Amino acid sequence: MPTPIGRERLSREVLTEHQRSRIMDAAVEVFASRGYQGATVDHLVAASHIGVGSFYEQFANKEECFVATYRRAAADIRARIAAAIAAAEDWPRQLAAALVALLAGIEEEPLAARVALVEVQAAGAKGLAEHDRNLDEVVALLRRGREHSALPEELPATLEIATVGGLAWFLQQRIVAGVGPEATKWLPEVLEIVAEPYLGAEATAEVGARL
Amino acid sequence: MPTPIGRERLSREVLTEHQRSRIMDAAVEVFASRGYQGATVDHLVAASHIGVGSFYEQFANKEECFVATYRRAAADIRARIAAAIAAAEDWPRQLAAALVALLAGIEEEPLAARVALVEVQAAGAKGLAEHDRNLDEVVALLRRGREHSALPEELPATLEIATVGGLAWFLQQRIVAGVGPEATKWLPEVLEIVAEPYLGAEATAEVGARL
Amino acid sequence: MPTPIGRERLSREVLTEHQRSRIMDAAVEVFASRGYQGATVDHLVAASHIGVGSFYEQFANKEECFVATYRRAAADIRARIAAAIAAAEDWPRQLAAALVALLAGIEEEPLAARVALVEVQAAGAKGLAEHDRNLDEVVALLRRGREHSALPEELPATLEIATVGGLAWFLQQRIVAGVGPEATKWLPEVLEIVAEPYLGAEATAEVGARL
Amino acid sequence: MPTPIGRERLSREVLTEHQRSRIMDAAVEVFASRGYQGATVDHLVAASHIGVGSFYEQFANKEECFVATYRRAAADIRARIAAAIAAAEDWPRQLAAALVALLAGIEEEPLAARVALVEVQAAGAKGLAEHDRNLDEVVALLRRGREHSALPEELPATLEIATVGGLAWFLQQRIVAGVGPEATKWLPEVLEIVAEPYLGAEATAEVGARL
DNA sequence: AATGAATGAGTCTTCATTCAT
DNA sequence: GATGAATGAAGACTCATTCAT
Repeated sequence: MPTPIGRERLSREVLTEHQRSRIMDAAVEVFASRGYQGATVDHLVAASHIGVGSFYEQFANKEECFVATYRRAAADIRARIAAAIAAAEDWPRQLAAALVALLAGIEEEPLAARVALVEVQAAGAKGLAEHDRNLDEVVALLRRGREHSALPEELPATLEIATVGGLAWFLQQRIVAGVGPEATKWLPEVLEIVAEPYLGAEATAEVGARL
Repeated sequence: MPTPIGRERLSREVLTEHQRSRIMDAAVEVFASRGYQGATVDHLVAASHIGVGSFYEQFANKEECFVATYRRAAADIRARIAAAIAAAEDWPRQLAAALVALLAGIEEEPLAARVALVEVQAAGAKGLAEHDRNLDEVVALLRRGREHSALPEELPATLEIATVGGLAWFLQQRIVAGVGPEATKWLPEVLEIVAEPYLGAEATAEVGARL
Repeated sequence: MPTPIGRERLSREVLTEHQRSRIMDAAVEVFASRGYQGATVDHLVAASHIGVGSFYEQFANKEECFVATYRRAAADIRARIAAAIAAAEDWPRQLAAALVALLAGIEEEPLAARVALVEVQAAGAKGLAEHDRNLDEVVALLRRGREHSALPEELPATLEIATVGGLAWFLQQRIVAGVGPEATKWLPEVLEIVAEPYLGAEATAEVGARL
Repeated sequence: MPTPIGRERLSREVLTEHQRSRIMDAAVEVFASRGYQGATVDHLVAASHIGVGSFYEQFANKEECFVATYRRAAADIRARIAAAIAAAEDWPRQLAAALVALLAGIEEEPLAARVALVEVQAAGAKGLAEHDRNLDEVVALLRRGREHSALPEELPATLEIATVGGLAWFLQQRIVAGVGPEATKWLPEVLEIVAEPYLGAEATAEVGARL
């Protein structure tokens, strides 16, 4: 029996995690270009430059690989948004910064965006459930802005649900249309969808102009 | 051998159309219960009580069958909504009636609703494109109501996109949760999502109470 | 919907049964030459000159195919023995005739014999259970001969178990050694194993000489 | 670098032998619980708490590991029987003692018994050949008892083959049925199978009673 | 010397589609 | 015109074995 010393074990884990990450890097491309259903484990394996066995070492099957890849893409977007929010002062600016960060993320990582916003729809129950939880998180995030709104009491109770669903649909359509790489240009429309109900047309336009 | 005369040809076409319809009847159940990916041509054939060859006589492949089935389900909902609108006087009532018709349709045909609102997401590019066209139609329909709204100029330009996307997401979640058979109970929330931005909270509540 | 007429349906079933039989014909050779574990579905399919799908149409998997093949081989041997018994007068001659029929069966169908007596040992629980039931049947058959024995009360209670187990082992060894095609030459030894305990050495030798 | 001196080499070999033994300890459990086919090298490696490489250091492959494990289990039984025989006076008592030792061995090491008497059937040609050699040894052992029998000239020439085959089948069935841990209870039946042909019913009963 | 990560050939199985009857 | 038997390409997954560390 070998005596695994601390450093070796650590490096082992790091290597493993690194490989998992490399597979997901490839998976983003494969899932984005072929679609969840069109992608096969062999595609993933070939794109990752690993053996089939190594794939199954990291993921139980294609679905689990997708979910992990989706989760990482979603986490990346979440981190971008969180950073943007942290850097802004008041709620209107936070909202605008978050949306800018979202669109910039789509623009910089259009493939990951496709995985996180489009392919997840076709990727089976587990991915869908995770996605719904994420959108619910956005709903909660948005709802926290009500108190900063001009007329909170006039906002419909389901506003956030409509807003988030609408935003998701809007982004999905654009990404499917293949115009993800120019996502930052969508800012006016996105602001309109998300910010205008809270801030009104005027303030929204003003915020938009500042960016 | 005589060329088929009119009546025979007609009856042939009618029969054919009838069979196509029967297949779609079965397809609704199969796609709704097994999911688009889980459904096989054999499932469809068995549920339709026809031969495999006859299936391929009517549809080029599974996807085309799904699209046709989706299209019919969507047309049914569209017809229900159109009838409801035709029977109502002013726009607020038309809107409310349309939503009631939509929910009633989901309640009466929960399987078709699942096909039209949930499974379509996983059914490949063609179905998705068709679905987007249908939602765009709803966007247009809704937008026509702006002129009847109290404050048209204050509505965000993308309101309808947010509204339709949000409605679709809301319905999808409920149907996936399996509560489609009690869809009419969702009316208050649906009114809130769709009507409140146009009519305001008060008028919306009033309309809801009348139903 | 077609109206299957009697004759067509019959012919369909006959064809299906015929194909099942053809697969088993090939399976006997494949299992006998490669062993149960060494045989793959592809081997079976290739030897049967059918498509993979057709194989799975007839058998759920390799094991079920083996069990069916084993069952048919066992039934063939059983029929041979039954016919031999029916044609003989008294019990000693019935026993001798049965053993001759058994050995002749092995000689004529050495591959089937290998399946039924050797490969079944390695073919998983289902085949083994079926095999044990068959051997128990032989035990019962043999036990019925006690009343015709000269000294029934002196026979050990477990004689038949020892006899059948011993016979099975003897045959297995010979078949593995590849000398199945000259199985009828084993008659003296087999008579000794099976008949002598019942008839004694003298009568057994006499019966053997008559054959 | 000095050539390994005697003591080191010895200790090396001892260590190696010890490890081989540890692997076989684990292999008995793995093969018994999962069956020869169901057991994988990984199962063996995990149960042995060694690395895959070390396994292949000791055994060329799974089959060789099984054969070695089988051989050790068989040797253990052989040793038990030899010891029992050595301690008994005359042949009848030796026979009885040997059978008691056999059953006690099954009871004490039911897993090893399963490997040696059941799994070996499914473990490929090599194991089967080894097994047959062992059974032949038992045949020879038993045959040596003829001279001590009351009526050696009346015993069928193939008696031992029938006896050993029958005993093997009997034990196999019981072990498969999972009642190995109460093996000593089978003594009356086993005596009947093995001893009665030599000693007759009366003397067998007497020997059995003495135990 | 020991480890176990990596490999990829090999297997089973499904299912869309064709075509002879 | 309808049928469904037959096909086989394609995919998921396992596991014995190697070899760099």
